[in-house]
Amino acid sequence: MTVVTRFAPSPTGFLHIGGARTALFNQLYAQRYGGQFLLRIEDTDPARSTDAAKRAILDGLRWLGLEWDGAPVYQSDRLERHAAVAQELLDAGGAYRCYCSPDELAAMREAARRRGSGRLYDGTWRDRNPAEAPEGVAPVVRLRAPLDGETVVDDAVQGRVTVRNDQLDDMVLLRADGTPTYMLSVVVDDHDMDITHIVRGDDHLTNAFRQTLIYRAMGWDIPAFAHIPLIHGPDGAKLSKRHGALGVEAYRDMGFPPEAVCNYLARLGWSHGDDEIFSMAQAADWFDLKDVGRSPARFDPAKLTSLSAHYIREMADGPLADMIEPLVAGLLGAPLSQTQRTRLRAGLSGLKPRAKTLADLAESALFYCRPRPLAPDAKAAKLLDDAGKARLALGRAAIAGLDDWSAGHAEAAIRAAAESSGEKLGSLAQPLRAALTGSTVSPGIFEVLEVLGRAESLGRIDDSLGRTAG
RNA sequence: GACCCCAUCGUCUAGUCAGGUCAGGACGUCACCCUUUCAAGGUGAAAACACGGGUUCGAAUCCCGUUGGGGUCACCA
Repeated sequence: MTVVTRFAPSPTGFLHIGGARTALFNQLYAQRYGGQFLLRIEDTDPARSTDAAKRAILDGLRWLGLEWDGAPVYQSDRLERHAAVAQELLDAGGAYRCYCSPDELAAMREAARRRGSGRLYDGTWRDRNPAEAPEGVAPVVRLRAPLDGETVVDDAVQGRVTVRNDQLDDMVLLRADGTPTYMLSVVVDDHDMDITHIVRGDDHLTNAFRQTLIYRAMGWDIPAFAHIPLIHGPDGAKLSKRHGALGVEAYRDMGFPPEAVCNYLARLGWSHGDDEIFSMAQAADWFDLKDVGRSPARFDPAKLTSLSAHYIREMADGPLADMIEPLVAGLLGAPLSQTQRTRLRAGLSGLKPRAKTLADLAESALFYCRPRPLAPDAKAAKLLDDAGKARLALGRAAIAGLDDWSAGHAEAAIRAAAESSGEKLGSLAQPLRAALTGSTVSPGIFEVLEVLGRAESLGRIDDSLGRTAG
């Protein structure tokens, strides 16, 4: 049997971080078993299902590299099919029409709740003669669910979960306006799409029982279920807006590389021994449902950040430079010149180990691209007092005549100057740093010197010294 | 409230299914080393089997209970 999994989000305006993990697990499982990973957009609620909301889902998935097989299925295209299945059920006696008013239903729920019963609908129209139907009331179609016995879901993650059928009521399949409910649509679509494994959040676990009943009523094969624990916020409750960013695009905008997000998400609730850092290709070789935990995991931005820093360090300079150039240009307010681009690229190796996110990296690279004269920040300005300028002049004298403008030679020259003047290396290096970068924090100052080049370096030093001539 | 699920360092987790090394790793925290700043890197430290009963020579691991946390209870998805 070929494995077919699916991700079936409803459009909410963004790809939820938890949804992204669900999608990832589905894809990983399909890849592991050489199967297919399909995408279905559950857009039957017109209020939510704007084009922008649908696009946000696709964009989020693509950004993470979660490519699906085939064209996405839009549930809204399949309404007639859903209604037809309801009609089949009606014809076969597996479903019936119910004419209860909203008020009656509310009263039933109230009564059920007082009784402590799980069955919210009391079955009023289950066996009632349709001839007694009130005039002018459009009925809903309900499933004729079993009254006794129990329903079992053999879940690949949760294990065997059993519920008494008296906890399940006759759910609505078709609304009064003839549109299908979620419960019906999901089952029909999953069946028609030949889904073999339904991997989704465990907030759907109770739905699995109701859906099982529909599969049975239609005589369809029941797919394997795997209900993965939800991602919780730091306070232990289901991740929601009050916990901060929910959409993956927010993490993209904060500058987290997609590799880091995937790696982090893969490790939330799933593990392969002590492996922490791995590619999704590697994960696809390892992934199995039996290694998914049953307890919910809390979202930890600190760990995501450390993964982000790791992947940035590992990235090759070329692609990285291309990635952050637009960010730097944005901060600068102008496109980069060839010189700026070259410096950016050359400076990356020293910048990379200092960045947590791509946004950090772009910001830290800014000083390489800023035009003279630099405006030093407060701490840097303090380093450039008269005493600092004197030491800066000392440093300038040591390197100005260098034939070979490389980090190694600059370092040798400055060290020698420090020694002969009785200064510590740091007291020469810090004013130099302030002059060259406008900051007290930067990559190794000799490397900065080399990346900036002779003319720019000397120019920046002279700006700080207050000289006009280079 | 009813039904269902869950429980190892602050967090993610290995170990649980087939009971038996000082309960391992990672993130975070702290210390030290490296060092021209800040990072990165290296070394080390503190840090957990929720509780109570069983079963057993032996329990993080199996069973029961308690407590705690979570999810679901629509003509939303």
